[in-house]
Amino acid sequence: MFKKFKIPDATIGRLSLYSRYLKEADEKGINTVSSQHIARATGVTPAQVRKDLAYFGEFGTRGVGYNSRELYNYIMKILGLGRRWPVAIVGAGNLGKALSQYKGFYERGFDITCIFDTDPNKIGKKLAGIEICPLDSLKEKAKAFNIELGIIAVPAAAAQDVADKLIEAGIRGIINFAPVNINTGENVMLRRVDLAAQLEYLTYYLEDTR
Amino acid sequence: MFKKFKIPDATIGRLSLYSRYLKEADEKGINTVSSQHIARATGVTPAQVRKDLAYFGEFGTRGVGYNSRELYNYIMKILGLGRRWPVAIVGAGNLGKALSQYKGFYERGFDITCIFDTDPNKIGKKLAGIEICPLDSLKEKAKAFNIELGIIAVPAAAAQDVADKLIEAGIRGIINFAPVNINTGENVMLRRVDLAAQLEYLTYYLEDTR
DNA sequence: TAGATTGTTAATCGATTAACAATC
DNA sequence: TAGATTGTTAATCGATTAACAATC
Repeated sequence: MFKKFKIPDATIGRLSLYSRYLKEADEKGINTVSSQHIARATGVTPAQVRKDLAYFGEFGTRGVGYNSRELYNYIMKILGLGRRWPVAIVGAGNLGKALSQYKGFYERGFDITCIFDTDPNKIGKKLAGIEICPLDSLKEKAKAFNIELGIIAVPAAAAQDVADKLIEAGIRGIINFAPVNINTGENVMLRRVDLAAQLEYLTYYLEDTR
Repeated sequence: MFKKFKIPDATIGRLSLYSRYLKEADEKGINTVSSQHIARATGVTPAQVRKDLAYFGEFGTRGVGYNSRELYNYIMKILGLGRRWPVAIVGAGNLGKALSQYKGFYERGFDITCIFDTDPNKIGKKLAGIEICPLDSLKEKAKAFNIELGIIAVPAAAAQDVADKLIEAGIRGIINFAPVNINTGENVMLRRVDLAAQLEYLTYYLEDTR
């Protein structure tokens, strides 16, 4: 599984940023851009841009550059964004609520389709127009809506259990917002996002450097 | 500025995770842990754990291991978390709202002290008990509350402008949630967090690998 | 002392950058 | 053709891992 040849993790993140710039350029009527244009707009080197693209093919014209719209479409396809993806969020607390309402997901092709929780006080209520469902119904809903992506937005102590249930329900990609390492098997893609740790990168450097 | 010697970026993120495990271990009454324990709990190799710690000093006892509470305290100090940090959020939309209520920040020593927006309909209202203030009052409030950290939670188009205002107000560390590259000077630490891109790491791998 | 685990060095691995031939 | 920019290779840089001496 995951047979795509090995490319640097960071390349994916940069492709995402390139694509956003290309969309903007296209909308502004800029048809052709060079690796240098992309690089300046996204804060990387031109060599990096070309190298990132080279993993996937030849998209430009020597001496000329890249067609903005075409390259945008290529990158979206590479990222798997040639279609929309239904997503399940587990945890209807502050973070789950926030993520379910976040427009940035929708804009990139992600539809928050289901929200799950175990708290009887929350079940049945709605978030961003989506009903909060009992965690027990996860498998059933995942099948019904063809959900392959899950977001874990529960406390650290519950994260592994939720992950197990997501996998059991057939989810193949998980983002874990709980500040704890969780285990998924070989066949499930996992990423951890630690919001507090992001601030800690800053405080590490700011501590006594005044 | 930022004179601390160069360590891998990823080391900081791992230290954060180690510290959470150590806190838990200490609370469970586990006084001594080895690099192998830490490694297993956090999903890295024991060599990685020891190397990460070695950047900052010698915290263990050969043949024995590390004292959980002591190492926890050391790491918190290293990360700059020996004190609490006031934080400003700019943007009172869904994401800003979410982040202002997110308990994970408080638990790691961050206090969301001010929220700013330009929308007159939002100004004056409260989020998580904190009044939404006009962006114009940023400098004044930052001074009053000694705020050095800022979170950008506005649309991409407004992000650079907000960054400029944060810097002008004396903020020294910025997290940018807008999906766009922004420029800060030499003296400001910057990190970008792209929530949608996190899902794109998954879709890249899941695309047609069924 | 024997067993265990750290701290550190050297080897390996992987990602970024510089340089340049290919080619529009 | 001259100028520009890509795609790609080789060189550099940096991070991870393996191995082991130090030492409890």
